[in-house]
Amino acid sequence: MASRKSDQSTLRDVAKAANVSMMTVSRALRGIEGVSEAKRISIQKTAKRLNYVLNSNARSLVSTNSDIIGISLPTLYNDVFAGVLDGMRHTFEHAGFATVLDTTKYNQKVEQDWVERILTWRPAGMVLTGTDHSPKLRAALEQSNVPTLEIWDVTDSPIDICVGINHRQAGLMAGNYARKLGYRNPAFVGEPRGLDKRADKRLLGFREAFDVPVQAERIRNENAYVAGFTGMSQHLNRNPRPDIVFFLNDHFALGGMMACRAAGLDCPRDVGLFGFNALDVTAVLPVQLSTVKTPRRLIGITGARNLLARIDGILPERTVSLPVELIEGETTRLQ
Amino acid sequence: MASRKSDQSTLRDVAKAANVSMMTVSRALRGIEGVSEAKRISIQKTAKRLNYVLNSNARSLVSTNSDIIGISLPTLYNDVFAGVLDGMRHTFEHAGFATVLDTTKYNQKVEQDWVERILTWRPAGMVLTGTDHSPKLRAALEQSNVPTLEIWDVTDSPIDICVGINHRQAGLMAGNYARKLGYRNPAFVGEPRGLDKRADKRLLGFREAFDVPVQAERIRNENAYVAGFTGMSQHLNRNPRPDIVFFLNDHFALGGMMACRAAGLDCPRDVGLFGFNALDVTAVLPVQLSTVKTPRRLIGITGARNLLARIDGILPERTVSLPVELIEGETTRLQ
DNA sequence: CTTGAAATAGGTATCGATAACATAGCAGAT
DNA sequence: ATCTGCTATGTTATCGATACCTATTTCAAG
Repeated sequence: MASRKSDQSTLRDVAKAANVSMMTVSRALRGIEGVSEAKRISIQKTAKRLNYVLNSNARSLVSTNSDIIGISLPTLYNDVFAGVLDGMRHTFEHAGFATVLDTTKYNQKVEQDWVERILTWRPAGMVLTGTDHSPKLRAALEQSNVPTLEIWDVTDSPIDICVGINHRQAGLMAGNYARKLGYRNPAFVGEPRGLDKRADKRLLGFREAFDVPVQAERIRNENAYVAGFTGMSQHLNRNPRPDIVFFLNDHFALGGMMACRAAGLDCPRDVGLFGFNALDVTAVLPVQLSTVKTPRRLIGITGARNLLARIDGILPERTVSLPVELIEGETTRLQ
Repeated sequence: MASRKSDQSTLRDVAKAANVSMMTVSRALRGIEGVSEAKRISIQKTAKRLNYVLNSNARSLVSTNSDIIGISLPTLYNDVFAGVLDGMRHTFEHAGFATVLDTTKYNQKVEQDWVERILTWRPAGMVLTGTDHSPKLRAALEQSNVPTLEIWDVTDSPIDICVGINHRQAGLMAGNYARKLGYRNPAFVGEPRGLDKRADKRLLGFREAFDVPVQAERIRNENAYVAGFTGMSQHLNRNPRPDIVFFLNDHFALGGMMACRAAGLDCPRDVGLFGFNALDVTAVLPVQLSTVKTPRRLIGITGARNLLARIDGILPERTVSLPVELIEGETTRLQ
């Protein structure tokens, strides 16, 4: 530990070794003009020889901002967010920004604490998932003046800007489709209300499509497949049995599909299933799952671009709502 | 932008407003002793009133280290790493450290660039996945003196410390089990060699168990389920058909299972399947998958603890190899 | 051979917080 | 009454890099 300080060389060390001023070294290494090419090369060599490593803390301190972008997601146990993240990071890294990630487990307090912490690093930007946040968080963020992007969901009054999909509408789309196919006894399987606000909105939309109530089974289980299985099993025990079940997402739907199988029911003959997201696994299922394909990477890329613009002082559209695609699979065909 | 500077208050502002010195404010806010309780409370109020937000850059600069820990994972499209990450973060956050995440997509150059970048932040610690890294990365890390943890795989010569499982042995365990069951025509489905070094090691171990060659299908596909499906289909076209197939992981195995189904083959009657990791989805499959359960969260927690100890100057065991558990499912029962 | 703009280089103050050291005040011991 | 030893607080130097300003040097144009 004691040794660390001594063998970490600084700009000053490089400057001395190269026989120039610190400013010249700084300029040379940053690739800023005002240094002759010969000198720049020689300085770069010296820096490498001394194993010079920039101290970003010092840089950020004096330039009063960093190239860090904080990203907060609810979970990583879901390819959806991996997809969104991929799209964003690709764009951010390309533009020279580093990303700092957090997962909130759908807990507002966790999210708030994390944001407050990141703000001490004076980040260049901030990304949050969804549009429901604690008031304190909103206040802290507005106060800080850090450009903020909300993704996945959309709202008319974002903290700053947002890019996502309209979940209510997506649910409505699924519901309308199901109703038109002739389904009359709809049901839903998801998590307890309030946990995943977006899923709640989808259910809301789904309900709008029907003039009969939509029975909802709400299961709490770390394992989404098991939750789907359990919820579906409950529905199957009911009388009358639902004829179409809308799931929180494809994980749940896959669990539900397996529950049907386990109960000896055929899908879609005995019951229709409808998922959400069009995840990878659906590509190999024996029966193609009806679902809603969400533009995850695109949300990430678009969001990142808009945030970058915002950081550069250009104010992009505050709210961008991207389209989703209905996948008419084989799990929703009334015979 | 210009406004930002003015409305961001500093320690000095708080000190002036509270009529004490900056040091007293610093101590009060950090909860360090040497400040009377009355004064501490009044200072905290003043700080809150002025919306004071600590500048971590300044703190880190003067204390020559940060409370950042960098974590590099290959991908997030795999619950395995989400699990490891969960365990680590839980432990790190608890100890007051913030984590910065990267995904390398199994690319050493990406990993190296990222590490070099993080090092400019003078992180308190570093976590890498696997034990194969570019020589430059190793050099940079050793030079930097930053405590480094390698997870998921183990080696006798870690950069600093490591916590993981022995993949060769896990593969051997699976192979031995299969051979004892009487399987004689083993095969493997995975990615192109070299992409996932741990998977390569597992195959190595699996092969050791047999005195006959193990045919390997290596598929490159973003979608692991599809890759498994494709690879399995290839094997099924071969003559003689393999009687047991070991997959890169459960995602692949699930794809393989579906390929069997699609080909009208029964599992395990016609062919045995063996996965890896015991992921969530296996809990709902109609036929329980034989697989190897890996202690993901435990790796994360143990690794994090050891790294924290290492940061505190205590040198824990350099190499910790955790046990895996063989799951004897229904996909490997010779009739 | 000037002249002056452009290119190149250096000097110094500064970002915001903390470590390290210094001091004031006060209780209890001698 | 003086000293010792706390606790509570203040002072100063410093971390490493960059912004901003100043000082050279270079070289084409007159």
